[in-house]
Amino acid sequence: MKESSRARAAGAERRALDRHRILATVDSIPRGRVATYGGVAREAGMPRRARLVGRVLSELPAGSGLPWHRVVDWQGRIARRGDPSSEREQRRRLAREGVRLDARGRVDLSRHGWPRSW
DNA sequence: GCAATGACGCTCT
DNA sequence: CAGAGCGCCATTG
Repeated sequence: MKESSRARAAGAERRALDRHRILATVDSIPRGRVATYGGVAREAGMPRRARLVGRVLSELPAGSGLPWHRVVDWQGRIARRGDPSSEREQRRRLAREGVRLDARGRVDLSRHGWPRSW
């Protein structure tokens, strides 16, 4: 019998749940703060899945209302992606809430980082 | 099934 | 302190 179809469906459901938890975590990042991809993954209960967070955000539809711009890489830099205009948009949104990038294009995580490490 | 790829993380030079 | 290198995870061809 087709156990593969059931397994496939279960897998899809699990992925949808993971995606939901990631988005919920991103939505909980306070205004004026930024989280790392790995940090979001960890907060969502799935450590070492930073790349999954990046994938989910890359597939995020426009106008989702989620603060996707508050997610940067572990060094506080805006992650490189296919569309540079998206990177500029992120920088713009962060600036609007008081988060500036230094000369090297990095956010001061010790000041704006979330969640609090100390 | 293996290799390539990507909004990543971390260490070593 | 910037780069290169390697690890990690999931998807795609």
